[in-house]
Amino acid sequence: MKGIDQLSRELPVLVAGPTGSGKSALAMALSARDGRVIVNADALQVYGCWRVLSARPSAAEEAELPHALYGHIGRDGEYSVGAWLREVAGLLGRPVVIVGGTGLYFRALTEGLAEIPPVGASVRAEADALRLSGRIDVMRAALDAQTAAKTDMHNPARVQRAYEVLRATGQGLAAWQTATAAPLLPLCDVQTLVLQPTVPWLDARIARRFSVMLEEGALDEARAALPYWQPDRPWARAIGAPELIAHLRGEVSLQSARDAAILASRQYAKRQRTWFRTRMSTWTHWACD
RNA sequence: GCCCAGAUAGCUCAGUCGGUAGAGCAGCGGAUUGAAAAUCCGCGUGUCGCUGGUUCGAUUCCGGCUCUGGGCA
Repeated sequence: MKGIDQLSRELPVLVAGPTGSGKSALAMALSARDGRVIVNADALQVYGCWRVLSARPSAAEEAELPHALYGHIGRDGEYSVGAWLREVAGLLGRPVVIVGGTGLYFRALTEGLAEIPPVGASVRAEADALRLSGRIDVMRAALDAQTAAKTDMHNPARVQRAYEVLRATGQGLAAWQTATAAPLLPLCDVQTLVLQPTVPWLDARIARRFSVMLEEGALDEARAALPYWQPDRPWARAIGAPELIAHLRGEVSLQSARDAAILASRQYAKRQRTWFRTRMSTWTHWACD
């Protein structure tokens, strides 16, 4: 693997890259070189039901080198950045290469995450009901001034989170965040890397990759998920999943499901690029195609 | 060959009772401290098919031409 010699042999290595950039091949090379555990930093690859569709390492790859936090969460599992961070904390005794595409996870790891008690099911249900009935203004109005000032009030997801924290803990989200503790892996103690393929190269790769996913059984995974399908569940947000489900229900052709999934992947890659460019500007960036 | 309907942003289309035009999608930029492959915000100059005519002024009205659908022969 090109350039691998420039990467630290001692420090934990963090590899970020957009979907389809080939970051897991790099992680495997580092694992083979230094005996590192490959730790997943991708929000969807934690779910067991989408090995093919989420582009998780194959069973053979997982058997060949030590992998962690891949496919270990079931459909009913509750997962979050916080859950991920706690799992990572338990893995840092060994040499690691942490690889993924979820900017928020890397941010929590290297900059810290506020320790906020979990929001219970009843508060979540109440907030869901408010959001789904279009009464986000009720949640907005309930926020403390400090939190309201730093919350994107147009964004239902943000407003709901802030509302839930206040309701569940009696303390505003902003106050919790102000008390954020030191990060698990500050940037000065790690080797960082962002893979940066050109847009045309990545677009072509994404398109080709989805066809390969179909050949490798993505449709079977969707068929298996069909009886449990709930579009609002985190595992159901896998790009391509709603599209393939719609096809299995006879609503769209496979061709248009495929086109829609590829488009959604490209749009996701673009969002990742924005995060990596603006939030990881001090990381080492590699052009890689 | 004739008749009808189209021809406007990358795509699908709206609109201008004549004063050089705007939506959705795509695209681009941005935000993002527990559902993040989520969620949200911002960005619209394009020979208004070509060519004559009328007019102070035409993408808009009239003629011709070209192309694309559909119909009749």
